Amino acid sequence: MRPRNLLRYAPHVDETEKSGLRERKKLATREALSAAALRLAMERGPDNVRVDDIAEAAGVSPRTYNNYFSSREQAIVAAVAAERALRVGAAVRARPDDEPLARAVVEAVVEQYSTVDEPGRAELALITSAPGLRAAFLDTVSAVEQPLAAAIAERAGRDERTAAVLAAAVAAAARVGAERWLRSWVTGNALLVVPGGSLPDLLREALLPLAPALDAPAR
Amino acid sequence: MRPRNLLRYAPHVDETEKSGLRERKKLATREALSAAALRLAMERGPDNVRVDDIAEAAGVSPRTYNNYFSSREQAIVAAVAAERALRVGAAVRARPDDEPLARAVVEAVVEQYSTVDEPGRAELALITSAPGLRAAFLDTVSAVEQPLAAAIAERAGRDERTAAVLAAAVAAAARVGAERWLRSWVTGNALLVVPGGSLPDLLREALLPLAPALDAPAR
DNA sequence: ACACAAAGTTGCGCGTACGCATCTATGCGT
DNA sequence: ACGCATAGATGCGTACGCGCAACTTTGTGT
Repeated sequence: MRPRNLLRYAPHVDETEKSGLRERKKLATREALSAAALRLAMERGPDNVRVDDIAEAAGVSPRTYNNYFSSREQAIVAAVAAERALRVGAAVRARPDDEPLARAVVEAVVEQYSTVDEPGRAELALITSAPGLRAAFLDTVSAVEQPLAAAIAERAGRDERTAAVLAAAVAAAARVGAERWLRSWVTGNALLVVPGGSLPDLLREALLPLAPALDAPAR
Repeated sequence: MRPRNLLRYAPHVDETEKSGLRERKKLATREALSAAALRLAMERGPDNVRVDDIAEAAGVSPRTYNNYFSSREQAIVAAVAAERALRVGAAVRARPDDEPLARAVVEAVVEQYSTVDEPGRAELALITSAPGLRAAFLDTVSAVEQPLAAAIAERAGRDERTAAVLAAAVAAAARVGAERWLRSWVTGNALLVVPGGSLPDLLREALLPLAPALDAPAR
């Protein structure tokens, strides 16, 4: 099945730190690949990029490319989305302990995407214009689920199973927020820049309805 | 991207009713395909079924097969999952108006999956044993999102945007429940039949944490 | 330092996904 | 009943995803 599903990049976010030569090379290869993918997509348009081109630009075999990314879209999006979603767990843990869960989660999620707008407008335009890339970006957002589940479970008062459900709900809501953000892009191509609102604002709005569930007393 | 994503079968559930010859043929072909896919998968095992075999068994060209299903897994799962998920909207509307939203939604969702266990144990075993099929089945569950969003929006006190978020959250939670159910199958292959609980029970449990959000007063 | 185990890379081959151009069946207006 | 507009079916060609089986590089114990 193609949509072949979920993103599973790296087991640990801080792979950079584990300074084995092996790990560093791996990371470098991944970055080279996604960077090449993004650059080529920008130059030629997303549909005129062959997998072989990306591999060649990164100096590896096409087969190796597939060991890192299971689709062209993933490779391209990875350069922009990176492991933002994976850092959410840490962000939640960094919030003050006495803060209500709902607020902690919302802020943690929003935090990850508050710098998305500025750096590369052109790249974003690219992603928003190609349906495949949009889908890939949304999958990226959904990747918050697992780290988030762990972080929520750590906070007192909720068993793991409840935490998993809440994390899934949050991920889904965040996806909806991101969807709306993307939608606002496509329609207003040249006229309105950000008709629907900024990504952080839309994320907040989407997460709001879940607050009662997050802050509900543990049973 | 592979997992290529969401299921978009038919725009309307009651296509059966719109008795144009065209529509009926279309539906028939779809069913012939998914039935053939399921049967062949049962006989030979999921990995020994080629797309060409399915197409031949259904009496259409391989290319036509791809006009209906974008992956082998989808075709196989469709026979079991069918449009269960799509009926959720109607199920919600069928609940008494004065019932709290949380209860209405939970019951509507559970209702759709309460007859899954008995009819074809063998088929379910098939689905549970093949990773690709499991993923496809879970995608099926996620298809509740859109019909559910519409149904929730219709109930008083919630704007469309909130409804969309809640529907997404419910779909995600249902997916988690289904995931747990599947997990319980794989581990206990011959010994325990349903170690983790029945699908309806697991769905209820997974949806429970969202109740506060669903029943929260409209803002 | 050395050799062995573990992890990563590469080429190959099969089956799949899907755009495009063409042909056929259906539905609808007259 | 007739013919045109259109949806659907089919074939073809290209690119992709990924399992498998070598081969190469990095990590580790002695």
